[in-house]
Amino acid sequence: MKFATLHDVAETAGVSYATVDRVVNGRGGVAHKSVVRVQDAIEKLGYERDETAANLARKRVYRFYFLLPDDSNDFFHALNAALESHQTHSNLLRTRFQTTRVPAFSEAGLVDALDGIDPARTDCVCVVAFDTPVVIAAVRRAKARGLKIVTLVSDIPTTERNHYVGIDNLVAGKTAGRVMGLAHTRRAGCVLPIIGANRAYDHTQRLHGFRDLLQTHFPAVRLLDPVKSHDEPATIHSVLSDAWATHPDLTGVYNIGAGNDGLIDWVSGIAPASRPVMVIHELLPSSRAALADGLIDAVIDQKPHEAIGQALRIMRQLVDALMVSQETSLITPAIYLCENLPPIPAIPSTPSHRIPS
Amino acid sequence: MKFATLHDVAETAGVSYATVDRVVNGRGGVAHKSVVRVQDAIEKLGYERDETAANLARKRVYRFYFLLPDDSNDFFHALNAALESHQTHSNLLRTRFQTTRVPAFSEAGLVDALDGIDPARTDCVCVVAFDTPVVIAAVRRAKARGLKIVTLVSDIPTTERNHYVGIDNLVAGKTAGRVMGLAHTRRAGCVLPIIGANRAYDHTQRLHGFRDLLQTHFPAVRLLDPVKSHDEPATIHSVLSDAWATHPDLTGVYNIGAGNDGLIDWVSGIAPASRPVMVIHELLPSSRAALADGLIDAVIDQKPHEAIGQALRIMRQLVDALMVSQETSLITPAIYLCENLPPIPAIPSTPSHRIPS
DNA sequence: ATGAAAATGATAGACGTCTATCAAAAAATG
DNA sequence: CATTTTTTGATAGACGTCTATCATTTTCAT
Repeated sequence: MKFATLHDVAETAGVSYATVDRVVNGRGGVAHKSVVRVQDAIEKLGYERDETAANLARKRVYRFYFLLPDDSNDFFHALNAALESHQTHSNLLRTRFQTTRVPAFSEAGLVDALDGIDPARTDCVCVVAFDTPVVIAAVRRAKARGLKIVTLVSDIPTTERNHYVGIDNLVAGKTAGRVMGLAHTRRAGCVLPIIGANRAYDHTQRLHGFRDLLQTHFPAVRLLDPVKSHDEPATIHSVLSDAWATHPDLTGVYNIGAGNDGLIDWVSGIAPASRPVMVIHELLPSSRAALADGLIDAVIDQKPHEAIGQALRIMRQLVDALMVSQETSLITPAIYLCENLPPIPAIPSTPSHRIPS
Repeated sequence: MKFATLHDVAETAGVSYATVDRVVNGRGGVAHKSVVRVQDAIEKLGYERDETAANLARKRVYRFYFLLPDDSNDFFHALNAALESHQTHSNLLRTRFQTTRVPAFSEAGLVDALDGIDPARTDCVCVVAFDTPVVIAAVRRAKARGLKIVTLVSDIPTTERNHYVGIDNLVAGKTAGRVMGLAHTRRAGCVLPIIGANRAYDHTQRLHGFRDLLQTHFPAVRLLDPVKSHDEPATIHSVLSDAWATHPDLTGVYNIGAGNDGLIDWVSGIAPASRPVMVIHELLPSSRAALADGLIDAVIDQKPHEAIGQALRIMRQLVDALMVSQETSLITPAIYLCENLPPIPAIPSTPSHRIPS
């Protein structure tokens, strides 16, 4: 009924604890036959190292650095909230966090912050990078200083980071396309994609996926040229008004980027019976409410909370120098309709140490 | 740069370690002022108990008992596989598993197994129960013996168990209805629900949700009377053939229960251009393949892997006698279309203890 | 066989917490 | 004030592992 310990292993292997230790921790200088005997004993007893005791003895501390965009938009806010939720909720043992929030999309801010990370006080960095030469160079410098790099949500070339956690935007676009297509089962239609800006690589990826899917599987759906919104609610609103005026047969709208408040605002002024099918990204308070109110049909979500959880797992593995299986941990985008909304996470007021009365 | 320990707390509180211990472990017999000083010190230092060291010292072992249906159908197989995946993959520290597989839907087997669980060697039981008086009575007996009970996937009345982990089948049905409805945007249709058997409470729940949603939001869709399949592929196949013959205008099929192989088999013989929209439950090898092949449109999944993970979390909390926030951990059903399939979990051959060369 | 090198054993102190015991001090009681 | 009661302090041994040191034994080449 007890678990085998290293002492048990030593005993059944007929060697000393010291030898067992040398074997399991790869310290070398052990005769082959001893190695075999130890391994056999481990096998026989079904021994499993108690990682917590090991970490305790090792005094291992995970020093994580999160470099996130500030709360300037709802999605980044959700990302920050997800991190905080993990920090307070999950058992992050022996883990030190340092978090810096840089202005969203500020190249200079990101680069400065990256350059300021001291490898003597940090093991692993999780960063929402974006794919520009300047940022990539800064990441490379950080990696050269010995820091492990995990990119989150937005990726940079494979060689420059250790791991990527996030969705594949081509897949996300295809998923949106499939949902839109489903809503056009056996009927023709006319669909408008709205894109944030051309320069945003992830947006073009999504657009490609969306287009590709509809053209392949739903040829009866006519795709309008994508219009740019600069992720501005006001722009989106006017873009939609224009499109609605010029295309009275509009049956679908896909907003690839942010600025959904403008979209929601516009929909709420349209007769529900004739409004186009609305597909957008990111489950956030306003989009959630719109979904519940029937103003929107589907939300494609990149599950920020899960992403942070994955990132933490990967970061621990990187610090432990365990082989990390794949180079990317792709998050599968979730499809939310109004019926399968996840519960709103409760705000916990629980201190992590319980003090009984 | 270090974490505060209880010794640090003692020092800054100006009391002995023993007093701190008495406070944080609620041993009583401490003057009020001392309690306050300790709490202040904890606050000031941001002390957090190192749970792993505590568990080490406490020799705490979680003894979990899983009572699952055997692999007689694909879903139960997935459930068993999910458990095994968690056992090998996640860090289940100081956790002892005992797993018994009973023939699916065997009341007697389930009751016998429940009655055979020894509270002296088990802390918490996770069981796929079903809602019949005999089973409920057995669960009650187990609970009376001091065992904590977590029901999985299928629930029984609230008072009889400590916690339920799984989906809300009404929500699942509504989700399916919403997907079906989306595929009937602005067009009429005729939809056939297939139910396993009337006695299965979860199936009737799903049916209600499905019906309710379509009737409320998609009145143009005509709902046929549900037909029974007894979860038999062959029956489903013939049921579909019949329906297709009598209702040439059939535009949708919703299979509430199991037996999807028969359904897939049938669809593959129908012209893709005119086949009804197919919505089914559970992402399993065959349904996944069918989704990828375009034979099926949507799968509503109850995420067995996540459910097991949740169950483990809850079970640990129950044993720790921590307050468990809610009495149920509802899993939100996932919607899978062919584009957003999650990666197939890799089969790991990794031993949990690494032995460096 | 001799000395050097390689392999092994024995052991002790840490890591942060729990549990238990005994003695000492402080407070409350009459 | 003496006596009980309550509250504190000091400390030691565990939990399973890591790390380090030193002494001993075995093996190997010469």
